[in-house]
Amino acid sequence: MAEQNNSHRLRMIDVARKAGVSTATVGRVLHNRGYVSEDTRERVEKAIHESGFQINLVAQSLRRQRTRTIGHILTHLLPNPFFAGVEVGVEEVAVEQDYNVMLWNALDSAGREREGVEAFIQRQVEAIIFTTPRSAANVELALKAGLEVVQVERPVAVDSHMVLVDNYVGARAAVEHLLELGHRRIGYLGKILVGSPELVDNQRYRGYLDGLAAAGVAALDEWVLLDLDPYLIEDGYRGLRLLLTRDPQVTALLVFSDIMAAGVFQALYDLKLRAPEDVSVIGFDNTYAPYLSPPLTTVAIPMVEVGKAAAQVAIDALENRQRKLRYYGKKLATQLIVRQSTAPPHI
Amino acid sequence: MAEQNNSHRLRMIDVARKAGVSTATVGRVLHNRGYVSEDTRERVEKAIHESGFQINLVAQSLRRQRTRTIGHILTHLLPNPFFAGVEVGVEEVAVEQDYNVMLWNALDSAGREREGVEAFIQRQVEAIIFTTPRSAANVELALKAGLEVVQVERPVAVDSHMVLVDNYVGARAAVEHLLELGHRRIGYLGKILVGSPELVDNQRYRGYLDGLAAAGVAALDEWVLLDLDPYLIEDGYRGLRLLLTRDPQVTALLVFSDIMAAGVFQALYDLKLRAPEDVSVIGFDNTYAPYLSPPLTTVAIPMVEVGKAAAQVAIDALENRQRKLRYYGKKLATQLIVRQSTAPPHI
DNA sequence: TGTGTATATGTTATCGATAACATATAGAGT
DNA sequence: ACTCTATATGTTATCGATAACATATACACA
Repeated sequence: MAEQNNSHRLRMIDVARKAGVSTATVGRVLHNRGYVSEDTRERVEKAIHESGFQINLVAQSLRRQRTRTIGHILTHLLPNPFFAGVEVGVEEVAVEQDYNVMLWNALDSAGREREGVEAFIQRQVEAIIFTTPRSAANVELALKAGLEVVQVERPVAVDSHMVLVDNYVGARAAVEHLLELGHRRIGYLGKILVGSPELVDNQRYRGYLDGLAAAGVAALDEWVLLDLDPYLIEDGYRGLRLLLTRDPQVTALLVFSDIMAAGVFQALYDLKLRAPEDVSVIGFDNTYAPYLSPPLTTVAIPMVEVGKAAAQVAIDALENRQRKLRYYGKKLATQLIVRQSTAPPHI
Repeated sequence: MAEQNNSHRLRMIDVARKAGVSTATVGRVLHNRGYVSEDTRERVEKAIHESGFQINLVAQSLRRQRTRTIGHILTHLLPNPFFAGVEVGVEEVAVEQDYNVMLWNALDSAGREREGVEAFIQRQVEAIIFTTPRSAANVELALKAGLEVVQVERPVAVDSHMVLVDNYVGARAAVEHLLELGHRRIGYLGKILVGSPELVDNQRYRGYLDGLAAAGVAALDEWVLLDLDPYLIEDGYRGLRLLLTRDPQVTALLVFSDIMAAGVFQALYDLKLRAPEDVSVIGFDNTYAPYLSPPLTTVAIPMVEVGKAAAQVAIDALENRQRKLRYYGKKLATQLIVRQSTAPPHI
């Protein structure tokens, strides 16, 4: 009932006039700082509530030189739910602390990523979270603009905060689980990248190799496929069929992602084979795993926690800017979630 | 090499001084409007590029009274990929037209949704897209603030733009597909809500009923479960098992969502039954469908298109504000995607 | 020569909130 | 009575970009 005129939004000065005070006093009431008499405070609060006043954060941002806005640049919200998970975490922590989040899908393109960085700089975001960055130059562009930068999962530049995931340990845990069940002929479907062994892809593969080696099991070349697109279901499908022609005796499989594992399941389904009776399968990510048949044992990446950590790192850095802290680094643990796609080998 | 001082961001006036002109001239170059001599234009452009100047859109927004920002309030990015799909579409169209998107997860809570609306009003977003709105009061709050409002899929208030999906036709198409294959005993797993028959949930059920009726097939009560949580995999699992105890002769199933269908598949897997050999299954959404075993026949909701349409509706309204248009309404078609979970009944 | 117009550029008030500063009063302490 | 301080409130320059306005020159055409 109170207001009717949509087009005209109230300003602080309107509230001030209504309450018969100055904008400074309204500000003092709003931010609960400085001296305000009880009587005045009540009048101002009444004016605020009655008029439905909402402060203009654009003006506030300009004046305070703080937007309390975080930019989140991510590869693509579809189809891998990992990014949605991270975004949920980022937003939860940000909102808790009165920040808002702007989103940018980089669509796996460095050019598009760069546009995102520039848009965010122009919008005066205070920090950019890259999940995951694609080009070091883009990360550096953000740093040069004086923003706090957090690289998630797959850092491409050196000088920024980072939130990483312990993929190596996760992959090893998966292999160890299979070994404990009695498997010896364990395959691997995935990809390796040339370059740093620190890259996620390579870490998972190393975990697989080291896990086998530690148990004194040699990994045969024919058990391993390393040239697949790790987030394409078709490659999981093709991968399994290829692997079985190379060595039909493989009893278990570590697959780079849940998406690929879904492809593996489809291939098994076509072949009228069953997991875990005919072959045990472990995925990675815990995105599609709960929805597959059978529910897939997988190495869970704590997506939401990753997002929360990234936002908290960014905010911590922002709240302590004068201290000029070194870059934060954080590595989160993965967790093996045993469901129904793994069992002892059938002999 | 150019700049070194991170903490000090360049303003238009710095560029202006560097080029030996006024800010007005820099503005003219930047926005390519008004008269600028070729000579001056080049000097200014040089100054802009050399200094890496990025315009401050916070200041611009305040002055122009236009933020070119759209707020997107969605239920929850996880676990239903529908919301991520819509967001991708919203963002694509927005960015194309120089808007940016702020995201807010309402977490299925009306209170949280309201906080989102208020935060967005304070941030001076120009439009809010609700995917999907939860409380009419919140939608009205946004309208009262003079924002353009688009309700997606599940409108709760009357006076705003809407982007809907033709669930009824989709469900009917699914049933017709099953009938054509020769099925007569067709089950339904889902939920109905008291209230408007326009609600998504009820539309799908009505499509099922009408599809059967049009073919002269009576829907038996024991084929239908209507009290399940339509986005819980467990309810799909329970639903299938319950249905088979009620009538083991059911040969096909229309399931409210892909998530539920995933649960149905898990139940079948446990029972060592196969789709489509033992029972044909159709899902809804086309989110998890491509990843299940077998790939699930489903009624696709064009999520990305929905998001694009919503953003375009919002922007069209913003660009034509003086015309005071009536509210836009748009209904997008679903599409039956036939994969491998449907086949003629085995008799 | 004078007037008009296209071109080129500069000056300034403004968007809304706020921090710094200024002002004013009441009461405490000497 | 006088100074000091706590309390209470108002005034104003500022954040950076911009639109409206002002100014200035060059040239065309009468």
